[in-house]
Amino acid sequence: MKKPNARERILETAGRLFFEKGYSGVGINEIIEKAGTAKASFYQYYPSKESLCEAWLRSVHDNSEDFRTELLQKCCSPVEKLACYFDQLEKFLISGGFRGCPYSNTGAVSDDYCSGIAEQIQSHKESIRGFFRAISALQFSDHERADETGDRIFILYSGATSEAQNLKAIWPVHVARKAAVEMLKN
Amino acid sequence: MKKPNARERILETAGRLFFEKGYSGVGINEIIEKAGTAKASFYQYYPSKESLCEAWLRSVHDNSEDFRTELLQKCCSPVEKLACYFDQLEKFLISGGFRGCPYSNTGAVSDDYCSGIAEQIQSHKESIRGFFRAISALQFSDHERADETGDRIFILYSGATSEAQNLKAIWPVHVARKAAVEMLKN
Amino acid sequence: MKKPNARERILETAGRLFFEKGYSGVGINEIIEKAGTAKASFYQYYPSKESLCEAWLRSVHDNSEDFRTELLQKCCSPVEKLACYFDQLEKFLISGGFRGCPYSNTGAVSDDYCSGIAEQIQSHKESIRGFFRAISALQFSDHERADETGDRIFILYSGATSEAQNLKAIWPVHVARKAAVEMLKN
Amino acid sequence: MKKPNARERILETAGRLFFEKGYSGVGINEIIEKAGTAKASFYQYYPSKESLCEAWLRSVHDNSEDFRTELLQKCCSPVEKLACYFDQLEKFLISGGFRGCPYSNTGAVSDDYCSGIAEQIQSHKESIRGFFRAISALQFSDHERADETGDRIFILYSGATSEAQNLKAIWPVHVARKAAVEMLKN
DNA sequence: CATGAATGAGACTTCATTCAT
DNA sequence: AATGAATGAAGTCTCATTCAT
Repeated sequence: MKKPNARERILETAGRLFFEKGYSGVGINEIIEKAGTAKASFYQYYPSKESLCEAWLRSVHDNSEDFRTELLQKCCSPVEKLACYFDQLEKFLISGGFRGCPYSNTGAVSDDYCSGIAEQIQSHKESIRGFFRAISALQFSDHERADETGDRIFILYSGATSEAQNLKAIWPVHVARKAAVEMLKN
Repeated sequence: MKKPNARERILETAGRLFFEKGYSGVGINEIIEKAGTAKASFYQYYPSKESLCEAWLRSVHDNSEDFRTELLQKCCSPVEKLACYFDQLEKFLISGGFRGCPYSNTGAVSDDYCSGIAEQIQSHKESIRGFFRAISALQFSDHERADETGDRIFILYSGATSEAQNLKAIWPVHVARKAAVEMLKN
Repeated sequence: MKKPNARERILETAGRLFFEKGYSGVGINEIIEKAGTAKASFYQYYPSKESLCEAWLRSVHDNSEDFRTELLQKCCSPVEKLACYFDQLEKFLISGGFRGCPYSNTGAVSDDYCSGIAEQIQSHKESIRGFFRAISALQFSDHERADETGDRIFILYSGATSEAQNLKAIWPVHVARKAAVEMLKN
Repeated sequence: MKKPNARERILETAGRLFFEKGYSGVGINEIIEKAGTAKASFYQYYPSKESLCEAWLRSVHDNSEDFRTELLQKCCSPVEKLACYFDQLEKFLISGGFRGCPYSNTGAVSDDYCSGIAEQIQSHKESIRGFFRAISALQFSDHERADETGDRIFILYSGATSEAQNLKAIWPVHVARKAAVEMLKN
């Protein structure tokens, strides 16, 4: 019984499982079973579980970045951009069962400082930080202030995501959204 | 080779390891080996790995709460209390190698909604949230405003902890601290 | 279903299998199945397959050395000792299906220079060499000659064992025996 | 990147690897990777790993036999022929890192009595044995004595090769050479 | 002639847990 | 109260081989 596109099916399945149960909570066996692949097919495409995780994080990052790039280019005010982002975050958290940030969750488990995973986490987070700074820069001409505000919003965003996960509640996002918008409006 | 307080030694050892490597990254074997206990002794005190984790989280919570209670009773201004808390957070993160919040990290791995672990995470987080609300209440007579500000600071605190872990950097704590203090000062 | 003496059963079973099929031809699964043990029981006693192999080689060496020690102390002439050793070798090879020397066979597969296996192979072989030198020393007062003759007999012994295995025939042992005895007699 | 003679490249690569790491220590994947071939190309030329091993042993045998045939025809005394052979053995073992005899090593792993590999091992060994008998026959007119001496030298040769491998030392070859020459000289 | 994709079986190892003493 | 021995299930990864193109 041969099935094509094993690679893609593996990545999709693993992505879903990693997100739902965390990197350490998912085994290769479960992945290949649910993807309908043979074990050796898995290792043909991904030399290790870790490398699969990296591929997953990369794809998550790409989607995330596309969304943010689009949002920045969208014809609307900085405040609207910010609000839109938090609204999207709310939708994401609710639809995903309050599982939080894939990057933070993965980092909580695989803390090998030198691994490609750790690198990806950092660069993704810096990318989000840059996004908030960019929005801020649209609002404030003072560079320092723009950066400071962007960083603050970044922290709010992160805390909201984390605590929505911990408390299985959406209010942290609402609180963060309101505070962030106020910061941007002055 | 005297071995007093096997129970305590297990808890201490497990706590250290859970914190350093995450709940899922530590095995029973490693715990009992480093604690110098027999396996059966372990299961005499803790019926399962999960229950040991709960005991650890409980002890972490108790220490944390003691510190916060003391801080609230301390003879100083609300702003000083807040600053002191963030300073303590900074010390903790740096000395612990930026391993973040034990509760959030554990929650990222064990997402069983019904388990005692999930309950503890939630109640711990609510306890911290209450602490920030309490500080806020010392500053603002308007209850709603006090709660709103407390919640915002709570989100900042959480985001700072999380991103310090992800980025292996202390700046998120500095940013959060400054923002929190401003919020409290108005 | 608990069974006692797992450790011993594992060693015996593995010894038999390693001897029959070679180190690389035997898997943990086969060993534990034929030993009637659980896999985890195996790893409780032997941290790795390699360590089990070392334990096996050690036991083989101990038996071998006991036999040689006895033989040296036995009240008979050097030539008789030598003949007796080759007769024993013949019996061993025939009863074992011409599987040759456990040490040489293992060395043909695991040639990690630094491993404990390699060390054991060398020390075992040196021990045999010492045995032949000791027999020689009983015959020749000239030390140099005794050593040289011992070494030659050692080489004959090794070649006989190896070629009996390769050719599935006993004549190499007969040839070696005759040559060795002549060397010793002068 | 031209890739001529895939078949030959596979054979060369496999030969090198089989020799260095033993038959069981080399996988198809490693072979085709280092040979720069596709997996299916491999199975086009060699229906199985075992058949590749046979091809390798055959080529080794051919080289070996060519050398011995030449040596027999060379214009020099039997003793010189013999010495030359042992000198060649010494060079081979040293340059090859004391990996011993490809045939004996393979036989230590694949003990399927009916396989083509076992047949090749036996015929190769008989061929070497015949070579030493032939040298002996040049020296001794008595057929029986010639055969007996040839067989003894064969055993010495085998033991020297084996123990040089086990002990990672060249002295067994020197000892065997000296003994063999003496035997031939009488 | 050559190949990339897929595979079932099995490799070695560790998991959290329970048993009899 | 404490322990060493045993366990089933699952972990990640590799094996030699075959298929469709």
